[in-house]
Amino acid sequence: MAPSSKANNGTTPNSRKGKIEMKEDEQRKRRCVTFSKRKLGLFNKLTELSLLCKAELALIITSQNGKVYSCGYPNTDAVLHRYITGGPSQHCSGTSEKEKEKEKFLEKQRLEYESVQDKLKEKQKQLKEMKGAEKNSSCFPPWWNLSTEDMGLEDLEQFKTSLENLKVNLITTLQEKKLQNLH
Amino acid sequence: MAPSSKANNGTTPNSRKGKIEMKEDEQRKRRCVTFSKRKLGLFNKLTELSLLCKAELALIITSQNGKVYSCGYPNTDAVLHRYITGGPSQHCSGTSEKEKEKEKFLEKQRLEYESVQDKLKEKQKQLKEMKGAEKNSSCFPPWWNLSTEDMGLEDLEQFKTSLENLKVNLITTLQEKKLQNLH
DNA sequence: AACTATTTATAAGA
DNA sequence: TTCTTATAAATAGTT
Repeated sequence: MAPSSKANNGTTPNSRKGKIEMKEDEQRKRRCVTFSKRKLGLFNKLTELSLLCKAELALIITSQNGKVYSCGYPNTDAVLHRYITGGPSQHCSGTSEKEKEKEKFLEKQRLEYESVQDKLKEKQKQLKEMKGAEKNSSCFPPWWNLSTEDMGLEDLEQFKTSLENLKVNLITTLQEKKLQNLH
Repeated sequence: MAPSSKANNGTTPNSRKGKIEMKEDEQRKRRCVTFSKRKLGLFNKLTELSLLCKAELALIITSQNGKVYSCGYPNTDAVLHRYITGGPSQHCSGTSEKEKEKEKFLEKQRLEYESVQDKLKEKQKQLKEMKGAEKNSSCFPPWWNLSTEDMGLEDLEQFKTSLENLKVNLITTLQEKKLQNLH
């Protein structure tokens, strides 16, 4: 009698189908999100590896929907060309002016990256040592000498954080350049 | 006068150089290890992504030493060919009998992977619920009903672990097949 | 897009 | 090289 009864009559068989469809639909959607997230993570990892180890690489990836993405250093096509023609020895390089610009930029980024890495490690080491020293001198409680050593420690923490950000920014910058070249 | 004085005279300038060389050497070595580890991690991630999202992909990596590694699903060369000829729509497929065998195997793995994923999620959900229920019924302390529900919980934990192992094994199997095709 | 709980990857050392 | 382990990063689920 209530309006809901009519609705129920109509929806009980349909709602099952609807639920199943919705479930599949949600799964598909979730899968797309997963793909995007992981693809980004993968690109970042590739970028970092190429900077860190001077590795040359090319990745082509096609989504389930047939969209093609690519990521390559120093130059996707050059790496592919070398792979296809089977020459494992020579260094990859692009042919156009634009590509050579990109490679120069890349090399600059690599140097900066290595420099940041080194500084970061150094600072982390310092931090560790300071924290260790703090523990050992526990007869003088940590809050006793706030004005000197702990300031230094805070500074280090902050510097470390800013270095980490810089490192991430380097990767992100490259990534953005890459994303502009999407297919 | 002591023997060390002679040694010191000889080594003070050399030890610096030696230390620097050693440091660089160690860094190079460490870089190689990093490359290997990360490459493996990357291959695993790619493999999982292709299974999880039905993505088709190809990765070429060249180490600093000029060694070339590749990883591709369902078929490295087919993916590359499609990329180069610019056809983004059609599904990749190999041409030889061997490649078709591989693709069949891959599809079987995908189905198994999805099945394991689903079971794993289900079990994790069950586990969570059981643990939650245990907390809520805290008026009857957990150690009170050890013989029934907790046994079930242990079973679930164990089953979950075995599923996780199975999942890893699936990836590893593919990875080994891949490593046999190394350049 | 941002957050967080959790899982996973990684570096360093054995 | 392989294993271990502490630490750092990535990810899924959620908002």
